[in-house]
Amino acid sequence: MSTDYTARTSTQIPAGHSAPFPSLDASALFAGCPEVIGTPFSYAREEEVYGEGEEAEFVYKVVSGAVRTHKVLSDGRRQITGFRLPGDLFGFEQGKIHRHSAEALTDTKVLIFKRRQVERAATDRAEFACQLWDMATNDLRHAQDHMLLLGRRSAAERVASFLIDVDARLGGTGTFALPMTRRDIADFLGLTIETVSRTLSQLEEDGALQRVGGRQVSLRRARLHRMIED
Amino acid sequence: MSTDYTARTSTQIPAGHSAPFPSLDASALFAGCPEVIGTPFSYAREEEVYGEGEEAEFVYKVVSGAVRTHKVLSDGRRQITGFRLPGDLFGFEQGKIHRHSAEALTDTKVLIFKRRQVERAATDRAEFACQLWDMATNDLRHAQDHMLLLGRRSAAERVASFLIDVDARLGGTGTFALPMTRRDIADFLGLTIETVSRTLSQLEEDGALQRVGGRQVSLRRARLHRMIED
DNA sequence: CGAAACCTTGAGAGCTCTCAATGTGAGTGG
DNA sequence: CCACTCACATTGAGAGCTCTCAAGGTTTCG
Repeated sequence: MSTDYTARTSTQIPAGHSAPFPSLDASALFAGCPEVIGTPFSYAREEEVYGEGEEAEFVYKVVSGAVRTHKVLSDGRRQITGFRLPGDLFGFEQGKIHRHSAEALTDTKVLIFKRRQVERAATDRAEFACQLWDMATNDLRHAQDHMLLLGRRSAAERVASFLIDVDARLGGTGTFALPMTRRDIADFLGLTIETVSRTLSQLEEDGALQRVGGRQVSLRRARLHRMIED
Repeated sequence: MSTDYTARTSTQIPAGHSAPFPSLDASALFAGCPEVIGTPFSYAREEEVYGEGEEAEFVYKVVSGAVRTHKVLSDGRRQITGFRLPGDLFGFEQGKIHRHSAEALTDTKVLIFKRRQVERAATDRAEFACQLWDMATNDLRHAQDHMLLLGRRSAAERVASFLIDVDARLGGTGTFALPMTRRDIADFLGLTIETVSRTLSQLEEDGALQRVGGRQVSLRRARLHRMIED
Protein backbone atom coordinates (compact mmCIF):
# COMPACT_ATOMS: atom_id res chain seq x y z
CA MET A 1 0.00 0.00 0.00
CA SER A 2 1.26 3.40 -0.93
CA THR A 3 2.23 5.96 1.67
CA ASP A 4 2.05 8.77 -0.80
CA TYR A 5 -0.57 10.78 1.03
CA THR A 6 0.24 13.73 -1.16
CA ALA A 7 -1.12 11.97 -4.18
CA ARG A 8 -4.15 10.70 -2.30
CA THR A 9 -4.91 14.10 -0.91
CA SER A 10 -4.58 15.90 -4.20
CA THR A 11 -6.95 13.53 -5.91
CA GLN A 12 -9.53 13.54 -3.15
CA ILE A 13 -9.58 17.27 -2.61
CA PRO A 14 -10.41 19.31 -5.69
CA ALA A 15 -8.77 22.70 -5.72
CA GLY A 16 -12.10 24.43 -5.31
CA HIS A 17 -13.18 22.35 -2.35
CA SER A 18 -14.75 24.29 0.48
CA ALA A 19 -12.72 23.45 3.55
CA PRO A 20 -14.81 22.75 6.65
CA PHE A 21 -12.41 23.88 9.33
CA PRO A 22 -9.37 25.94 8.60
CA SER A 23 -9.39 28.62 5.95
CA LEU A 24 -12.10 29.87 3.74
CA ASP A 25 -11.82 28.39 0.34
CA ALA A 26 -9.25 30.59 -1.25
CA SER A 27 -9.03 29.08 -4.68
CA ALA A 28 -10.15 32.31 -6.28
CA LEU A 29 -8.55 34.65 -3.80
CA PHE A 30 -5.78 35.92 -5.98
CA ALA A 31 -7.66 35.45 -9.23
CA GLY A 32 -8.34 39.10 -9.86
CA CYS A 33 -4.89 40.21 -8.80
CA PRO A 34 -2.44 39.60 -11.59
CA GLU A 35 0.10 41.69 -9.71
CA VAL A 36 0.19 39.09 -6.96
CA ILE A 37 2.12 36.24 -8.48
CA GLY A 38 2.70 33.01 -6.64
CA THR A 39 5.95 31.15 -7.04
CA PRO A 40 5.67 27.35 -7.00
CA PHE A 41 7.70 25.68 -4.31
CA SER A 42 7.98 22.23 -2.77
CA TYR A 43 8.65 20.91 0.70
CA ALA A 44 9.61 17.38 1.60
CA ARG A 45 7.83 15.34 4.26
CA GLU A 46 8.49 16.80 7.71
CA GLU A 47 10.30 19.79 6.27
CA GLU A 48 9.83 23.14 7.99
CA VAL A 49 8.09 25.87 6.01
CA TYR A 50 8.80 28.51 8.62
CA GLY A 51 9.60 28.59 12.33
CA GLU A 52 8.26 30.62 15.20
CA GLY A 53 10.22 33.84 15.54
CA GLU A 54 11.28 34.04 11.91
CA GLU A 55 10.46 37.05 9.85
CA ALA A 56 7.10 36.65 8.13
CA GLU A 57 8.24 37.45 4.63
CA PHE A 58 5.89 35.20 2.69
CA VAL A 59 2.41 33.78 2.77
CA TYR A 60 1.56 30.39 1.32
CA LYS A 61 -1.18 28.60 -0.53
CA VAL A 62 -1.28 24.81 -0.48
CA VAL A 63 -1.48 23.24 -3.92
CA SER A 64 -1.06 19.60 -2.93
CA GLY A 65 -0.05 17.77 0.21
CA ALA A 66 -0.71 19.04 3.71
CA VAL A 67 0.85 21.39 6.25
CA ARG A 68 0.49 21.64 10.02
CA THR A 69 0.88 24.85 12.01
CA HIS A 70 1.79 24.64 15.68
CA LYS A 71 3.23 26.24 18.75
CA VAL A 72 5.69 24.61 21.14
CA LEU A 73 6.76 25.17 24.73
CA SER A 74 10.41 25.09 25.73
CA ASP A 75 9.99 21.62 27.26
CA GLY A 76 8.67 20.20 24.01
CA ARG A 77 4.94 20.21 24.63
CA ARG A 78 3.32 20.99 21.31
CA GLN A 79 -0.08 22.21 20.24
CA ILE A 80 -1.02 21.90 16.59
CA THR A 81 -3.34 24.77 15.76
CA GLY A 82 -4.46 23.55 12.36
CA PHE A 83 -3.92 21.40 9.31
CA ARG A 84 -3.83 23.12 5.93
CA LEU A 85 -4.96 21.23 2.87
CA PRO A 86 -5.04 22.13 -0.84
CA GLY A 87 -6.69 25.48 -1.39
CA ASP A 88 -5.90 26.77 2.10
CA LEU A 89 -3.83 29.87 2.68
CA PHE A 90 -1.57 30.25 5.71
CA GLY A 91 1.34 32.27 7.06
CA PHE A 92 -0.46 35.55 7.74
CA GLU A 93 0.67 37.40 10.85
CA GLN A 94 -0.39 40.56 12.58
CA GLY A 95 3.21 41.68 13.08
CA LYS A 96 6.44 41.06 11.22
CA ILE A 97 7.28 37.83 12.99
CA HIS A 98 5.75 34.37 12.71
CA ARG A 99 4.11 33.49 16.01
CA HIS A 100 3.95 29.79 15.20
CA SER A 101 5.73 27.21 13.07
CA ALA A 102 4.62 25.43 9.92
CA GLU A 103 5.81 22.07 8.61
CA ALA A 104 4.87 19.83 5.72
CA LEU A 105 3.02 16.68 6.80
CA THR A 106 3.88 15.00 3.52
CA ASP A 107 5.63 16.07 0.36
CA THR A 108 3.83 19.30 -0.35
CA LYS A 109 3.58 21.80 -3.18
CA VAL A 110 2.70 25.39 -2.41
CA LEU A 111 2.52 28.76 -4.07
CA ILE A 112 4.58 31.39 -2.26
CA PHE A 113 3.52 35.02 -2.25
CA LYS A 114 5.48 37.98 -1.02
CA ARG A 115 3.74 39.28 2.05
CA ARG A 116 4.45 42.84 1.03
CA GLN A 117 2.89 42.29 -2.36
CA VAL A 118 -0.20 40.84 -0.75
CA GLU A 119 -0.42 43.76 1.64
CA ARG A 120 0.07 46.17 -1.21
CA ALA A 121 -2.73 44.53 -3.14
CA ALA A 122 -4.96 44.69 -0.07
CA THR A 123 -4.20 48.37 0.38
CA ASP A 124 -4.99 49.07 -3.25
CA ARG A 125 -8.08 46.95 -3.68
CA ALA A 126 -10.73 46.95 -0.97
CA GLU A 127 -12.40 43.87 -2.41
CA PHE A 128 -9.21 41.94 -1.98
CA ALA A 129 -8.71 43.22 1.56
CA CYS A 130 -12.27 42.13 2.38
CA GLN A 131 -11.50 38.63 1.17
CA LEU A 132 -8.48 38.50 3.45
CA TRP A 133 -10.59 39.78 6.31
CA ASP A 134 -13.23 37.20 5.60
CA MET A 135 -10.63 34.46 5.54
CA ALA A 136 -9.17 35.53 8.87
CA THR A 137 -12.64 35.72 10.42
CA ASN A 138 -13.34 32.23 9.22
CA ASP A 139 -10.08 30.95 10.70
CA LEU A 140 -11.05 32.64 13.93
CA ARG A 141 -14.35 30.82 14.03
CA HIS A 142 -12.59 27.50 13.66
CA ALA A 143 -10.15 28.48 16.38
CA GLN A 144 -13.04 29.20 18.73
CA ASP A 145 -14.62 25.85 17.95
CA HIS A 146 -11.31 24.21 18.71
CA MET A 147 -11.01 26.04 22.02
CA LEU A 148 -14.33 24.53 23.03
CA LEU A 149 -13.02 21.11 22.08
CA LEU A 150 -9.75 21.55 23.97
CA GLY A 151 -11.29 23.12 27.03
CA ARG A 152 -14.46 21.14 27.50
CA ARG A 153 -14.64 17.89 25.55
CA SER A 154 -13.67 14.36 26.58
CA ALA A 155 -11.10 12.31 24.70
CA ALA A 156 -13.82 10.31 22.94
CA GLU A 157 -15.61 13.48 21.87
CA ARG A 158 -12.38 15.03 20.61
CA VAL A 159 -11.47 12.04 18.49
CA ALA A 160 -15.01 11.63 17.14
CA SER A 161 -15.17 15.31 16.27
CA PHE A 162 -11.78 15.14 14.61
CA LEU A 163 -12.70 12.15 12.47
CA ILE A 164 -15.87 13.83 11.28
CA ASP A 165 -13.96 16.99 10.38
CA VAL A 166 -11.26 15.14 8.48
CA ASP A 167 -13.84 13.10 6.64
CA ALA A 168 -15.66 16.23 5.54
CA ARG A 169 -12.44 17.79 4.32
CA LEU A 170 -11.43 14.67 2.45
CA GLY A 171 -14.62 14.39 0.48
CA GLY A 172 -17.22 13.26 2.99
CA THR A 173 -17.35 9.64 1.85
CA GLY A 174 -16.82 8.26 5.34
CA THR A 175 -13.84 6.21 4.20
CA PHE A 176 -10.36 7.66 4.01
CA ALA A 177 -6.76 7.40 5.14
CA LEU A 178 -5.69 9.70 7.93
CA PRO A 179 -2.94 11.87 6.44
CA MET A 180 -1.21 12.39 9.79
CA THR A 181 0.41 10.32 12.53
CA ARG A 182 -1.02 9.61 15.97
CA ARG A 183 1.40 12.15 17.35
CA ASP A 184 -0.01 14.86 15.12
CA ILE A 185 -3.56 13.89 16.02
CA ALA A 186 -2.68 13.88 19.71
CA ASP A 187 -0.98 17.26 19.52
CA PHE A 188 -3.96 18.69 17.68
CA LEU A 189 -6.49 17.31 20.17
CA GLY A 190 -4.53 18.04 23.34
CA LEU A 191 -4.13 14.33 24.16
CA THR A 192 -1.34 11.75 24.18
CA ILE A 193 -0.77 9.26 21.40
CA GLU A 194 -1.75 6.44 23.76
CA THR A 195 -5.08 8.04 24.53
CA VAL A 196 -5.77 8.63 20.84
CA SER A 197 -4.95 5.02 20.11
CA ARG A 198 -7.05 3.68 22.96
CA THR A 199 -9.94 5.91 21.97
CA LEU A 200 -9.83 4.72 18.37
CA SER A 201 -9.81 1.12 19.60
CA GLN A 202 -12.79 1.84 21.82
CA LEU A 203 -14.68 3.53 18.98
CA GLU A 204 -14.03 0.51 16.79
CA GLU A 205 -15.18 -1.82 19.57
CA ASP A 206 -18.34 0.27 19.90
CA GLY A 207 -18.98 -0.05 16.19
CA ALA A 208 -18.47 3.62 15.44
CA LEU A 209 -15.76 2.93 12.88
CA GLN A 210 -13.65 0.25 11.26
CA ARG A 211 -9.92 0.30 10.72
CA VAL A 212 -7.60 -1.28 8.17
CA GLY A 213 -3.99 -0.90 9.15
CA GLY A 214 -3.10 2.15 11.16
CA ARG A 215 -4.42 4.89 8.91
CA GLN A 216 -7.37 3.70 6.86
CA VAL A 217 -10.76 4.19 8.53
CA SER A 218 -14.42 3.82 7.65
CA LEU A 219 -16.71 5.89 9.82
CA ARG A 220 -20.23 5.22 10.97
CA ARG A 221 -20.94 8.89 10.91
CA ALA A 222 -24.36 8.73 12.53
CA ARG A 223 -22.87 7.11 15.63
CA LEU A 224 -19.97 9.51 15.76
CA HIS A 225 -22.30 12.48 15.39
CA ARG A 226 -24.40 11.17 18.24
CA MET A 227 -21.32 11.20 20.45
CA ILE A 228 -20.72 14.90 20.05
CA GLU A 229 -24.31 16.15 20.09
CA ASP A 230 -23.34 19.65 19.07
CA MET B 1 -15.48 48.29 49.19
CA SER B 2 -17.07 48.97 45.86
CA THR B 3 -17.99 46.23 43.46
CA ASP B 4 -18.36 48.63 40.60
CA TYR B 5 -15.86 46.96 38.32
CA THR B 6 -17.16 49.02 35.47
CA ALA B 7 -15.91 52.18 37.07
CA ARG B 8 -12.61 50.61 38.03
CA THR B 9 -12.08 49.26 34.58
CA SER B 10 -12.85 52.48 32.86
CA THR B 11 -10.42 54.43 34.96
CA GLN B 12 -7.62 51.89 34.72
CA ILE B 13 -7.85 51.33 30.99
CA PRO B 14 -7.45 54.46 28.93
CA ALA B 15 -9.39 54.37 25.70
CA GLY B 16 -6.21 54.20 23.67
CA HIS B 17 -4.73 51.35 25.65
CA SER B 18 -3.17 48.61 23.55
CA ALA B 19 -4.85 45.40 24.65
CA PRO B 20 -2.47 42.50 25.21
CA PHE B 21 -4.69 39.62 24.28
CA PRO B 22 -7.95 40.05 22.51
CA SER B 23 -8.42 42.62 19.80
CA LEU B 24 -6.03 45.02 18.28
CA ASP B 25 -6.47 48.43 19.77
CA ALA B 26 -9.38 49.76 17.84
CA SER B 27 -9.74 53.17 19.33
CA ALA B 28 -9.06 54.82 16.02
CA LEU B 29 -10.64 52.20 13.84
CA PHE B 30 -13.69 54.12 12.82
CA ALA B 31 -12.05 57.51 13.10
CA GLY B 32 -11.76 58.16 9.39
CA CYS B 33 -15.19 56.79 8.64
CA PRO B 34 -17.82 59.37 9.42
CA GLU B 35 -20.37 57.25 7.59
CA VAL B 36 -19.98 54.53 10.20
CA ILE B 37 -21.78 55.91 13.18
CA GLY B 38 -21.88 54.07 16.46
CA THR B 39 -24.99 54.21 18.61
CA PRO B 40 -24.37 54.22 22.37
CA PHE B 41 -26.01 51.39 24.21
CA SER B 42 -25.84 49.85 27.67
CA TYR B 43 -26.10 46.35 29.05
CA ALA B 44 -26.68 45.39 32.66
CA ARG B 45 -24.50 42.93 34.52
CA GLU B 46 -25.02 39.40 33.13
CA GLU B 47 -27.18 40.68 30.30
CA GLU B 48 -26.89 38.99 26.93
CA VAL B 49 -25.55 41.08 24.06
CA TYR B 50 -26.27 38.40 21.49
CA GLY B 51 -26.75 34.65 21.48
CA GLU B 52 -25.35 31.87 19.33
CA GLY B 53 -27.54 31.34 16.30
CA GLU B 54 -28.92 34.87 16.20
CA GLU B 55 -28.56 36.97 13.12
CA ALA B 56 -25.34 38.97 13.24
CA GLU B 57 -26.85 42.36 12.54
CA PHE B 58 -24.46 44.51 14.57
CA VAL B 59 -20.89 44.72 15.69
CA TYR B 60 -19.86 46.26 18.99
CA LYS B 61 -17.13 48.34 20.53
CA VAL B 62 -16.70 48.33 24.29
CA VAL B 63 -16.67 51.80 25.84
CA SER B 64 -16.67 50.80 29.50
CA GLY B 65 -17.24 47.59 31.41
CA ALA B 66 -16.41 44.14 30.09
CA VAL B 67 -17.94 41.47 27.89
CA ARG B 68 -17.31 37.75 27.58
CA THR B 69 -17.79 35.71 24.43
CA HIS B 70 -18.37 32.00 24.74
CA LYS B 71 -19.69 28.80 23.25
CA VAL B 72 -21.79 26.22 25.08
CA LEU B 73 -22.60 22.56 24.60
CA SER B 74 -26.13 21.25 24.98
CA ASP B 75 -25.32 19.78 28.39
CA GLY B 76 -24.15 23.14 29.72
CA ARG B 77 -20.40 22.84 29.39
CA ARG B 78 -19.14 26.28 28.49
CA GLN B 79 -15.95 27.62 26.96
CA ILE B 80 -15.29 31.33 27.21
CA THR B 81 -13.29 32.33 24.15
CA GLY B 82 -12.34 35.81 25.29
CA PHE B 83 -12.96 38.82 27.46
CA ARG B 84 -13.50 42.17 25.76
CA LEU B 85 -12.46 45.34 27.53
CA PRO B 86 -12.78 49.03 26.63
CA GLY B 87 -11.48 49.69 23.15
CA ASP B 88 -12.08 46.14 21.95
CA LEU B 89 -14.35 45.34 19.03
CA PHE B 90 -16.38 42.15 18.84
CA GLY B 91 -19.32 40.54 17.10
CA PHE B 92 -17.77 39.99 13.65
CA GLU B 93 -18.78 36.79 11.91
CA GLN B 94 -17.87 35.14 8.68
CA GLY B 95 -21.48 34.33 7.88
CA LYS B 96 -24.78 35.92 8.78
CA ILE B 97 -25.19 34.11 12.07
CA HIS B 98 -23.40 34.55 15.39
CA ARG B 99 -21.43 31.42 16.11
CA HIS B 100 -21.00 32.24 19.77
CA SER B 101 -22.73 34.23 22.51
CA ALA B 102 -21.74 37.48 24.19
CA GLU B 103 -22.73 38.71 27.65
CA ALA B 104 -21.85 41.68 29.80
CA LEU B 105 -19.66 40.80 32.78
CA THR B 106 -20.62 44.01 34.52
CA ASP B 107 -22.72 47.01 33.61
CA THR B 108 -21.27 47.82 30.22
CA LYS B 109 -21.48 50.63 27.71
CA VAL B 110 -20.87 49.92 24.05
CA LEU B 111 -21.14 51.55 20.68
CA ILE B 112 -23.24 49.55 18.26
CA PHE B 113 -22.52 49.60 14.54
CA LYS B 114 -24.62 48.20 11.76
CA ARG B 115 -22.76 45.29 10.33
CA ARG B 116 -23.87 46.22 6.83
CA GLN B 117 -22.53 49.72 7.24
CA VAL B 118 -19.20 48.38 8.41
CA GLU B 119 -19.04 46.00 5.49
CA ARG B 120 -19.99 48.78 3.13
CA ALA B 121 -17.22 50.96 4.51
CA ALA B 122 -14.75 48.09 4.16
CA THR B 123 -15.81 47.54 0.57
CA ASP B 124 -15.39 51.22 -0.20
CA ARG B 125 -12.17 51.93 1.62
CA ALA B 126 -9.29 49.46 1.41
CA GLU B 127 -7.50 51.05 4.33
CA PHE B 128 -10.48 50.38 6.52
CA ALA B 129 -10.76 46.80 5.30
CA CYS B 130 -7.07 46.31 6.08
CA GLN B 131 -7.64 47.47 9.63
CA LEU B 132 -10.42 44.95 10.02
CA TRP B 133 -8.19 42.27 8.57
CA ASP B 134 -5.40 43.22 10.93
CA MET B 135 -7.75 43.08 13.88
CA ALA B 136 -9.01 39.63 12.94
CA THR B 137 -5.45 38.38 12.46
CA ASN B 138 -4.56 39.66 15.88
CA ASP B 139 -7.56 37.92 17.42
CA LEU B 140 -6.47 34.77 15.66
CA ARG B 141 -3.02 34.96 17.20
CA HIS B 142 -4.50 35.20 20.67
CA ALA B 143 -6.80 32.29 19.89
CA GLN B 144 -3.80 30.19 18.92
CA ASP B 145 -2.01 31.10 22.13
CA HIS B 146 -5.09 30.08 24.05
CA MET B 147 -5.27 26.75 22.24
CA LEU B 148 -1.75 26.02 23.47
CA LEU B 149 -2.85 26.88 26.99
CA LEU B 150 -5.98 24.72 26.82
CA GLY B 151 -4.32 21.79 25.12
CA ARG B 152 -0.97 21.58 26.82
CA ARG B 153 -0.67 23.55 30.07
CA SER B 154 -1.30 22.45 33.66
CA ALA B 155 -3.83 24.12 35.92
CA ALA B 156 -1.10 26.11 37.69
CA GLU B 157 0.33 27.32 34.40
CA ARG B 158 -3.10 28.30 33.13
CA VAL B 159 -3.93 30.35 36.19
CA ALA B 160 -0.50 31.99 36.29
CA SER B 161 -0.71 32.86 32.62
CA PHE B 162 -4.21 34.23 33.08
CA LEU B 163 -3.22 36.45 35.99
CA ILE B 164 -0.31 37.89 34.04
CA ASP B 165 -2.53 38.62 31.07
CA VAL B 166 -5.22 40.29 33.13
CA ASP B 167 -2.64 42.35 34.97
CA ALA B 168 -1.19 43.58 31.70
CA ARG B 169 -4.62 44.53 30.40
CA LEU B 170 -5.52 46.32 33.60
CA GLY B 171 -2.48 48.55 33.66
CA GLY B 172 0.40 46.26 34.54
CA THR B 173 0.74 47.42 38.12
CA GLY B 174 0.64 43.91 39.56
CA THR B 175 -2.26 44.82 41.84
CA PHE B 176 -5.85 44.72 40.68
CA ALA B 177 -9.31 43.26 41.24
CA LEU B 178 -10.33 40.40 39.02
CA PRO B 179 -13.36 41.65 37.09
CA MET B 180 -14.87 38.17 36.69
CA THR B 181 -16.08 35.32 38.86
CA ARG B 182 -14.32 32.02 39.47
CA ARG B 183 -16.82 30.43 37.13
CA ASP B 184 -15.81 32.77 34.32
CA ILE B 185 -12.15 32.15 34.98
CA ALA B 186 -12.72 28.40 35.07
CA ASP B 187 -14.70 28.43 31.84
CA PHE B 188 -12.01 30.51 30.17
CA LEU B 189 -9.18 28.24 31.32
CA GLY B 190 -10.93 24.92 30.77
CA LEU B 191 -10.95 24.08 34.49
CA THR B 192 -13.53 23.82 37.29
CA ILE B 193 -14.10 26.58 39.81
CA GLU B 194 -12.70 24.33 42.55
CA THR B 195 -9.47 23.81 40.67
CA VAL B 196 -9.13 27.54 40.04
CA SER B 197 -9.71 28.24 43.71
CA ARG B 198 -7.28 25.57 44.87
CA THR B 199 -4.67 26.77 42.41
CA LEU B 200 -4.98 30.36 43.61
CA SER B 201 -4.59 29.15 47.20
CA GLN B 202 -1.51 27.17 46.22
CA LEU B 203 0.00 30.14 44.39
CA GLU B 204 -0.57 32.28 47.46
CA GLU B 205 1.00 29.64 49.67
CA ASP B 206 3.99 29.56 47.33
CA GLY B 207 4.34 33.31 47.61
CA ALA B 208 3.49 33.98 43.99
CA LEU B 209 0.63 36.33 44.93
CA GLN B 210 -1.37 37.76 47.78
CA ARG B 211 -5.13 38.01 48.03
CA VAL B 212 -7.50 40.36 49.79
CA GLY B 213 -11.05 39.07 49.71
CA GLY B 214 -12.01 36.99 46.74
CA ARG B 215 -11.12 39.34 43.91
CA GLN B 216 -8.26 41.64 44.86
CA VAL B 217 -4.80 40.25 44.08
CA SER B 218 -1.19 41.42 44.16
CA LEU B 219 1.08 39.44 41.90
CA ARG B 220 4.74 38.60 42.28
CA ARG B 221 5.12 38.71 38.55
CA ALA B 222 8.66 37.35 38.43
CA ARG B 223 7.56 34.17 40.16
CA LEU B 224 4.50 33.79 38.00
CA HIS B 225 6.54 34.33 34.87
CA ARG B 226 8.96 31.67 35.99
CA MET B 227 6.09 29.20 36.19
CA ILE B 228 5.15 29.55 32.56
CA GLU B 229 8.62 29.82 31.02
CA ASP B 230 7.28 30.69 27.62
C1' DC C 1 -28.93 42.33 59.84
C1' DG C 2 -30.27 38.56 56.90
C1' DA C 3 -30.33 36.13 52.57
C1' DA C 4 -28.17 34.75 48.55
C1' DA C 5 -24.36 34.34 45.74
C1' DC C 6 -19.71 33.42 45.64
C1' DC C 7 -15.54 31.26 47.27
C1' DT C 8 -12.69 27.82 49.75
C1' DT C 9 -11.52 23.40 51.41
C1' DG C 10 -11.83 18.30 51.95
C1' DA C 11 -12.35 13.46 50.44
C1' DG C 12 -12.71 10.28 47.06
C1' DA C 13 -13.48 8.99 42.16
C1' DG C 14 -12.31 9.01 37.38
C1' DC C 15 -10.08 10.23 33.26
C1' DT C 16 -5.94 10.80 31.08
C1' DC C 17 -1.00 10.45 31.45
C1' DT C 18 3.37 7.98 32.12
C1' DC C 19 6.18 4.19 31.65
C1' DA C 20 6.86 -0.11 29.52
C1' DA C 21 6.33 -3.92 26.43
C1' DT C 22 4.47 -5.87 22.35
C1' DG C 23 2.59 -5.69 17.70
C1' DT C 24 2.44 -3.93 12.88
C1' DG C 25 3.68 -2.09 8.52
C1' DA C 26 6.83 0.11 5.17
C1' DG C 27 11.24 0.48 3.21
C1' DT C 28 15.99 -1.70 2.64
C1' DG C 29 19.52 -4.72 1.54
C1' DG C 30 21.04 -9.29 0.94
C1' DC D 1 11.73 -12.50 -2.57
C1' DC D 2 12.59 -12.58 2.12
C1' DA D 3 14.62 -11.15 6.37
C1' DC D 4 15.72 -7.14 8.78
C1' DT D 5 15.12 -2.74 10.69
C1' DC D 6 12.99 1.26 12.14
C1' DA D 7 9.24 4.12 12.82
C1' DC D 8 4.63 3.95 14.09
C1' DA D 9 0.76 2.03 16.61
C1' DT D 10 -1.47 -0.74 20.23
C1' DT D 11 -2.12 -2.46 24.77
C1' DG D 12 -1.39 -2.93 29.85
C1' DA D 13 -0.59 -1.38 34.62
C1' DG D 14 -0.24 2.02 37.77
C1' DA D 15 0.22 6.98 39.04
C1' DG D 16 -1.33 11.64 39.12
C1' DC D 17 -3.98 15.55 38.09
C1' DT D 18 -8.30 17.37 37.85
C1' DC D 19 -13.14 16.61 38.61
C1' DT D 20 -17.22 15.58 41.42
C1' DC D 21 -19.74 15.84 45.45
C1' DA D 22 -20.24 17.93 49.78
C1' DA D 23 -19.79 21.14 53.60
C1' DG D 24 -18.54 25.36 55.55
C1' DG D 25 -16.88 30.13 55.18
C1' DT D 26 -16.98 34.83 53.16
C1' DT D 27 -18.70 38.70 50.69
C1' DT D 28 -22.22 41.36 48.72
C1' DC D 29 -26.43 43.57 48.64
C1' DG D 30 -31.07 44.43 49.83
